[in-house]
Amino acid sequence: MTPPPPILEDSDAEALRLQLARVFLRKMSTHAPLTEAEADVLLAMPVRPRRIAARAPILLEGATSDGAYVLLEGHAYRFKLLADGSRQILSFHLPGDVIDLDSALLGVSDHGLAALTAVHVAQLPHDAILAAVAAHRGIARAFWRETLVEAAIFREWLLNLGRRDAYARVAHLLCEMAVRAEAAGVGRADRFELPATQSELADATGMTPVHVNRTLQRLRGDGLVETRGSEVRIANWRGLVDAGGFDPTYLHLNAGD
Amino acid sequence: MTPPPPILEDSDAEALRLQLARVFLRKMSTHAPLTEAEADVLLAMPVRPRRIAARAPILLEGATSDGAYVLLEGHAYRFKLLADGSRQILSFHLPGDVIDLDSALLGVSDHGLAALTAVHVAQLPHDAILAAVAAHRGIARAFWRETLVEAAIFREWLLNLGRRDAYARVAHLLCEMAVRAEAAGVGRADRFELPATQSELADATGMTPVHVNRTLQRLRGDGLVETRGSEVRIANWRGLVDAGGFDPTYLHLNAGD
DNA sequence: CGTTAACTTGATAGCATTCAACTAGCGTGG
DNA sequence: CCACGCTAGTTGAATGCTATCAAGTTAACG
Repeated sequence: MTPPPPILEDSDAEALRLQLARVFLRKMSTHAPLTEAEADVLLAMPVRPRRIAARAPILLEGATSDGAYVLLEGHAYRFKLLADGSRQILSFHLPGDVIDLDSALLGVSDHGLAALTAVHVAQLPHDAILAAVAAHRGIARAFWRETLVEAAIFREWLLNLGRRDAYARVAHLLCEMAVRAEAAGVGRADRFELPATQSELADATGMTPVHVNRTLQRLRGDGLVETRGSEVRIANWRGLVDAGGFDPTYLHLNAGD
Repeated sequence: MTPPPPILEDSDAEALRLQLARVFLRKMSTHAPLTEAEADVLLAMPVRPRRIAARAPILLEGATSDGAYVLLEGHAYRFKLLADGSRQILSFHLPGDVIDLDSALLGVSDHGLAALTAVHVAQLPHDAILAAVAAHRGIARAFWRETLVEAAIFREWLLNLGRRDAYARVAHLLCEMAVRAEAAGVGRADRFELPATQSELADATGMTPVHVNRTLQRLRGDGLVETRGSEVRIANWRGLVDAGGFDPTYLHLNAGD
């Protein structure tokens, strides 16, 4: 069934474990208090590391996989395609996110997964996930809560696409990515990397690239944000929050709420 | 902590248990094979029954609750509001759906919950859910998978709102509700109840009531659907599927995929 | 320094919204 | 029993936000 994990130099294996601890354990701990034994179980999982080039697919819609991906480095996104070729980006992902957890219980993937930048992922075999979940309630809670928070983010995006205009949509997306970047430890709320092209931002916000461009110009002109390459600097947090109607409750960043 | 369940006549309690078995157990069993012991645990949960009038709120955004609701009879929906009063409906719910599962691990609700018709729900206390999940892996899988499928539906709705035009959006929604009604055992794929006003359909599809009206007229004119009151009859399933670009994979109705 | 992708700009077109009436259905009460 | 009043549904005209089309500009990179 599961192909054996590739052979790693001891030093590589050690580096991978450290990265898992720093990125993955950190994220899981925000969901549920983990006992030391549970943390050890997570770190001892037989992960398969994999590097993917920027813009390359990680998993295609309709495919099955035998493991879920933990994003260790880089940015990734999930998407769906329409028959006419148009694309909807469903979510952006930062280090620590478990991206393909659906596949653990759902079989055929109903969406695609791709790298935004060069990406380093670790694949957790489904059987290892299910075994860990069955044996440890803290791990079960953490995975379940990861799914619940993800669903909450989808709900907020539904509101964004369904009821906010272009200006608010882009502002809201920037607010979310700012807060999540800081929470993931890969940036600050007022200065972070968002390595998405305007086309990709368009596919995330249900707009066209041209209109994303004009909208960003307005946001810059209004003194709310500045961009330099893929770096976003938020010049007026309060103004951006107002513009986007942003309320971070739905991110459920505190284990309690 | 948890207020005691209201006193029930034995016959009422018995009726409630039967309904739970028919509706809730049925749904949970589609997610994971449950042992007899697990089924018993689910049915023995200390549920609080509650009846809500049509259009009445069940749970408001920002509220906390001490239990999740299983929908036993009637239709419900979840929604978010914007400061300007506009509303986005996030999902429609049919009997068997566990509607407020988020609250079990997330604390403050990030969205509202309301009845579409007169509704009969059973509230499962969070501590009972968490205890059952911790003790029984089949139950844990079933709840987790319910959340995963729900997230998959949100993703499809994102595609709907972000990348489909009005005609396809409405067609897609009707396809989804047809398939789900049949799966829930409350209708057939070609004839089912959708007790939503055109305003509510508009809030679900990110449109205005006026445009929903015109779009439904086109769908009727094209011979795809007929409506009589809140009953939807699908006159040309194939045509509606094409119009909406509907592919039921994302509903994950088969435990395997 | 040529080539390509990303970004920017302007003009035009169109889908959906907004505004404003009007009709139909239905429960309630005089 | 029918008028009343409310809600849902329908229709028409005008506006507007966003898409589309088409070029031009900048930036990244080998």
